[in-house]
Amino acid sequence: MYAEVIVDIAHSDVDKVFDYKITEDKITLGSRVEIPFGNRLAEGFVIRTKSDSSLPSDKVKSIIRPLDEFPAITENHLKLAAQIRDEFHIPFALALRLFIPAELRGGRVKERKVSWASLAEDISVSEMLSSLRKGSSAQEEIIEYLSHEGKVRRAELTEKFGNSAVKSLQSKGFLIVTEETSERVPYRELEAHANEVVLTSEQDEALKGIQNTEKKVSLLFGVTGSGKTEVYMRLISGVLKEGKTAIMLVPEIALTPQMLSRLRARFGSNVSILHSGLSAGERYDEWLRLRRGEAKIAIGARSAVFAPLDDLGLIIIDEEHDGSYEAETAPRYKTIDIALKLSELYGAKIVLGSATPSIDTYRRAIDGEYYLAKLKNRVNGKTLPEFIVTDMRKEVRNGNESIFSSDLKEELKNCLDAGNQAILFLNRRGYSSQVICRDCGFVPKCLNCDVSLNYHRDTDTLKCHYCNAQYKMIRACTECGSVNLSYSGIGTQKITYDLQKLFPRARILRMDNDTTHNKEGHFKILREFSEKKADILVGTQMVAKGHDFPLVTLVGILDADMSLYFSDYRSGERTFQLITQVAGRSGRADRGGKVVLQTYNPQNEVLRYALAYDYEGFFERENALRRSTGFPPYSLILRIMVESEDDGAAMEGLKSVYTSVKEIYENNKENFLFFNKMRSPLKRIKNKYRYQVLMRLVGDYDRIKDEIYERSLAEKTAKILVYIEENPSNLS
DNA sequence: AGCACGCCGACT
DNA sequence: GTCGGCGTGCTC
Repeated sequence: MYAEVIVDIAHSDVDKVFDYKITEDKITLGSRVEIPFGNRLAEGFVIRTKSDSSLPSDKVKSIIRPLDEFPAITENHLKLAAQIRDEFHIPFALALRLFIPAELRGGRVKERKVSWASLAEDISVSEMLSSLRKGSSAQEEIIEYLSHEGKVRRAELTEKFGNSAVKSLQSKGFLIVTEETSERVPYRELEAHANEVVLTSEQDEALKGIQNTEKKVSLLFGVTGSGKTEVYMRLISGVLKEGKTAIMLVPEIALTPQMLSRLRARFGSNVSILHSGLSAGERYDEWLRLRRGEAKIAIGARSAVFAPLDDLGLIIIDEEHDGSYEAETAPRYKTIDIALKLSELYGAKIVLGSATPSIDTYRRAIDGEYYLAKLKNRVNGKTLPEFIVTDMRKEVRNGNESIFSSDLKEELKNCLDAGNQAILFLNRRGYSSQVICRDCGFVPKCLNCDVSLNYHRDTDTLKCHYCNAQYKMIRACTECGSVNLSYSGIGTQKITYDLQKLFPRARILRMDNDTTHNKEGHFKILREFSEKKADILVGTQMVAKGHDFPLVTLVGILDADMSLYFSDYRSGERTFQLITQVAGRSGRADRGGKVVLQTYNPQNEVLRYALAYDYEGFFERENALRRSTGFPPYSLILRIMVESEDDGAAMEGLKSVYTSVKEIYENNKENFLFFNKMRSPLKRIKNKYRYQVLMRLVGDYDRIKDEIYERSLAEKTAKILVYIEENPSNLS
């Protein structure tokens, strides 16, 4: 017998089928195998078995051994991987990797080793440089680079300067390579607490409706606090009874302890949690339990849609509007599309849940493509929190220059006096954002990314949010020497600082990307807050999502307008969602709830719909707007990115991509609403210059889209990176 | 991805 | 001539 093997190397040169002889019966479809490849060993996936090979038999080598006790990838998942390969134009190996935990590759589960490179210390840099042959430019550059950088990842050097040069230096003894293990993150067990719940009639109706509909996809549209989770759990129970399995997806951030413990309580060890916060070993174990059929429910963020489950009966996507369901790196899949393909393969039902569905989803629901189930009331008849709108322009006129309006201060005081908790929401991070010179207007920018740097008070440094570079804080303007520097903008740190001065005895927790750098940070902060170890939680987007804190009676939205000013066609949708979600954190128990919304623009239509909890009204407005302006879902935005470390090469690349795609445009003008090439708004990120071809497609564009993919990706070279984004969530 | 192979330019 | 750097092509 022969096996068709995909070598587990994500490179287009080896992205083809290699035939090997099968030596053991255990090796079948979906097995991972060790194979001789060239003059070394490699890992590969068996994607087909056959009785003979078209190659001369002396060319065909034998598989050395199977790598696992069982085929790592199921037959259906092999099919799905092939679809993903075709759709996203990525090497097959990369598509297959989606279905197995990283721990499985490159040997057994063990500590991850990273190779670091630094210059030898017993030889001086000048000695090294002078002993090199002339013209060894790459090696010279490496020595220069390392003499500044010290220790860097070996992979970084080969990427920048090529493997030959690195190896040469290594063999000369100029370059010292050491291996270090990267540490594991321990995982803490959650206590499971059960709660017997009787369904409200609304919940019951939604449940039965979803179970009985013939439609593949249902939208569970329920206001915050309306008990969607309970409906999900009943749906899961239902498919388990049929002997099928279920996947439940939650936004990255909303893997809250509460939800996990509820599911644990209901389903016990039948639940498997796929979460990046688990240690490598634990993640592997959880995956294995699913693969062996010991657990039938997979819960996790986006990537859990690839859980190794057979007989899939249900896929739940909670908070379906959330941005984390779109992958940011290749393959840039949208989770719903993967779910639809799985549904095709298994006949599984898909349930989307949200209080603020995306415009696209809701349109499909009212068009009848999706089944629509509504939960209009909070469970136990609790009312939605009351909004208090403060006009910040008036506050400034009345001499209040602080971040907090007088309304907010008063409500905070009342809330704390009553022994309740409050959440303050802000749409930024850091102590303050840009530093600007008041005399000459100079703004410090990142040397790699061409974006303004952000000041961080705790470390007294300037940081780039795109590449994480750190710079020393400047005391005087680099351009004109003036010390009249202004820190514009506010961040959570500044708010926490000012808040503490206002309420010296309040215990304040801060949650943003800075305080929660390690993955367990979210859990820890949320747990502390829910155990009432703090009175006020200050944070960015991540405090808005899905959490259930019964003691919170006040939510302050400090800069409600902020997200309206992004130059993005979805900014209205985002703002509506954010306000509704964050307001929904208030008044979840019997204590009532209030929301103070601070804005410079109280007349804004989007805000007014959000204040009235009028999703349908907002949808009508937004939908009409999208239709008349020709934005998604009434068009498809394609953005072809062309990137290179060499600006000239990037420009050349852009030109060839543009000329190539322009032919398609010329022949199908009626399908294009917009077509142009330009520099990207962020013209340099991580030392790569970035250009783009931007277009909007309408009508019957499937064939045109494929053609655009083909023609533009053909321009990819070693120096020039080309990739395509569909309806990108930001255009920076 | 990683390795051999072969061309080319610099040095003895 | 010969040695090493660096681009190219191949792996069942």
